[in-house]
Amino acid sequence: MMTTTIESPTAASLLAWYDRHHRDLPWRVSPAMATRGIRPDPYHIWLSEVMLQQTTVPAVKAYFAKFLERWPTVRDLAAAPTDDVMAAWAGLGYYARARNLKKCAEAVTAEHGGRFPDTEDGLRALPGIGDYTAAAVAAIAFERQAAVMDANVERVISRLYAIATPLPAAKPLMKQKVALLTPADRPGDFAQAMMDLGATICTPKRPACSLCPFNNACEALRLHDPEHFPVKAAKKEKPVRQGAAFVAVNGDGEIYLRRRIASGLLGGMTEVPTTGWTARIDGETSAAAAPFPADWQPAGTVTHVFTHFELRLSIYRAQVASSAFRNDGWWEPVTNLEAQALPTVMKKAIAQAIPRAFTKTKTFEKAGHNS
DNA sequence: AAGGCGTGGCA
DNA sequence: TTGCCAAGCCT
Repeated sequence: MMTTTIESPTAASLLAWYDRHHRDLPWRVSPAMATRGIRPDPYHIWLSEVMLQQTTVPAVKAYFAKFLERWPTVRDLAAAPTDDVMAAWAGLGYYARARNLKKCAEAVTAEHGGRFPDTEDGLRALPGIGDYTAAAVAAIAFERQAAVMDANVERVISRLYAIATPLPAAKPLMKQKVALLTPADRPGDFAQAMMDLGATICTPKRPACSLCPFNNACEALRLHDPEHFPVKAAKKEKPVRQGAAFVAVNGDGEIYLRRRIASGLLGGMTEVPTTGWTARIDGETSAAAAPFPADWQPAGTVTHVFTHFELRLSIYRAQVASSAFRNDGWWEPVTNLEAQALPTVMKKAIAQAIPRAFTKTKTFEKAGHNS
């Protein structure tokens, strides 16, 4: 009878793969450089890790470069106005990260003399640093033998051991497996290797198992069904909410903007006046809900998908006298919108009402119908 | 402890 | 087209 042997996965086999196939990323020190004693800058590692939370590498690269150019050290970031940090973060999403980034930089500067703690526990105590980021920074920046587990690692581990328990219930077991596999030597490279493997080989769909350094040790592959793992709990349906957004332009070419409250959705970011966003189909989407009286004209709709709901915004536009109104916001030159902390949904709304508003950045193609 | 919290790319 | 997914954290 034919037998299939499963070997034990080893850190050595993964590290050998990583030495040949690692990704070159701006915040990274390559294995070859590390051999020559070059160490990564903890500030760079931390900044990249926070940006990479639930965010893809291509999306992060430009922001990482921009932040480093503007704030070369953690002290510089700590001294920056929060509004500047929020504006620089605009478009990257999950804006609580930017608020915590600033708080963390302040804490590192004020309480740690401008140096990041070099232990997992010390890092974990800082704002915006959870289990994953604490382990990642400890391992990558400080060569601590920390078990690093993100969604990539979860996928690799769940396949390696064919773990049938759904996420997130399976996390503790997976973390145990990662800890057992993590070596004392090169724990940072091991962590990055696991994530690179998940990103380039052990992908969600159509994994390239023939190229995988674990293909002689993978239980899911032996079962001929790697895509079956990880098993995840069923997701909920996304509700639809709707509301209206009001784009007012005055005779000086300025647009009326407001600051959102510091917490919650798009907290602390800039917006054009909007109604509340409710699940109701009728109401609150007409010009009657405008923030101030003006000749509000329908300017189409914008659809934007958030993590937990889909938003359909009716856009209204009005041309008003110069600085005709002001109470809770301010008039900003349309030519200066790029410098504002406008989340993508607000850029979409403004672009729908003023098609030329964002000439320097991407266009938002999905303009809604008029009415 | 389950849900709130953005965005863009991809098949 | 539509759903899935991404180096999670906070409350």
